[in-house]
Amino acid sequence: MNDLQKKSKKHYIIEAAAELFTEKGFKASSIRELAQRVGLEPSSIYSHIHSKEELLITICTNCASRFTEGMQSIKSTPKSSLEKVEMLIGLHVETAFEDPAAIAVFSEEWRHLPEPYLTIFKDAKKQYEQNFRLIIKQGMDEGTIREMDTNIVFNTIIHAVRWPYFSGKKYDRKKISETITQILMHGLKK
Amino acid sequence: MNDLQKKSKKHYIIEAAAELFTEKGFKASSIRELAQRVGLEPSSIYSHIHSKEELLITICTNCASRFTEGMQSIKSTPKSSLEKVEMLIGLHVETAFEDPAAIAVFSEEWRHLPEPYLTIFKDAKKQYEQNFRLIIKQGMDEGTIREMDTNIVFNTIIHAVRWPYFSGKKYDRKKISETITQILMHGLKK
DNA sequence: CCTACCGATCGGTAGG
DNA sequence: CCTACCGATCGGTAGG
Repeated sequence: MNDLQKKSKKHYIIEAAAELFTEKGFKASSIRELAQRVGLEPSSIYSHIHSKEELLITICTNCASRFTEGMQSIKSTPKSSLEKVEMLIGLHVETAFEDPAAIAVFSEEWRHLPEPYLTIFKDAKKQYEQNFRLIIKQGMDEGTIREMDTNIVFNTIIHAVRWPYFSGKKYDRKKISETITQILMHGLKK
Repeated sequence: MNDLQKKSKKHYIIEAAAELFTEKGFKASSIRELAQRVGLEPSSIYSHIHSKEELLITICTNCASRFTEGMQSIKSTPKSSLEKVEMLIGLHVETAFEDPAAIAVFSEEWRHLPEPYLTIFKDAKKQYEQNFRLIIKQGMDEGTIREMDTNIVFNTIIHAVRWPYFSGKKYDRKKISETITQILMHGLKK
């Protein structure tokens, strides 16, 4: 097997792991079951990965990058803060549709990351949240968002947007995105 | 030790379990650590409970009752559907404040319930969701809630409301409740 | 990539 | 409520 095949097989294992972790949670997922799903003996998995935790690290790190990059891009966009909030809502919903299983694991299993990845993850999360809250605050200062506690607003948005990765149906992606945006933007606007 | 003391000790163990499960997740929580937290040897826990799973069953069942009862009460209230939705939002936020750890476990660890409790739980959940969606639909029919996909609206609300059990700070309970309600109700109203 | 295997940890029990 | 212990399962390794 050449490097390309090896890489794609690893990728395949990571995808299967994301699905397994989504279904059962990280701790309740065994390498034995993962092996069975990808058609290998349990020990053979270790020809492709170093540890079960590496799978979680890979999944969480990849997803974190997407959000960090998305935030950077939105931050530097020449738009109003209100529009930026709308773009952030879109970022979460669209990303959830692109890779539902990975985003589910990233959202719900990150606390099982081993150190030092857990600390790095938490720092990135904190950074992201601060950026998000700042944009919300700016919207209030610009007079387009009603005056409310920034942290409460942030938490409400971030959770309202944390579910489309369950509902896999492709056909109503657009409708889901539009409706969530509609509810939240109407809820925030002055 | 008399029955009353035994009951309260069991209650104490359940509370400690709710906190442990909230922190680490059900699968990653060990009876050994729970025992340490309540000041017992691991095996002594079993003088008070039958199994680790029993703890999860108790926590989830208790919380489920609160929501089922809350729903029944709100359903039969002589108010508009819009007001009922507002009451449901309140039910979730207030309940989260009353018993944050239990509600966190109920919300995030129920999938680890053993059968037949898992099936019972899922059925109750389905029932609750149908009632919730019906009230939303009635609000649209009454012309007070904008026409949107009922299921998407439901999911957005239910997730927007699924976080106050983290933020333990008692002093801004009222503000959290009011702000979430404000955002969502503004988001739904025609 | 497989066979064979290991040490650690787990939930739980026996017996007092 | 404790001491002592057990079988099951886990992540992972050795060696080919």
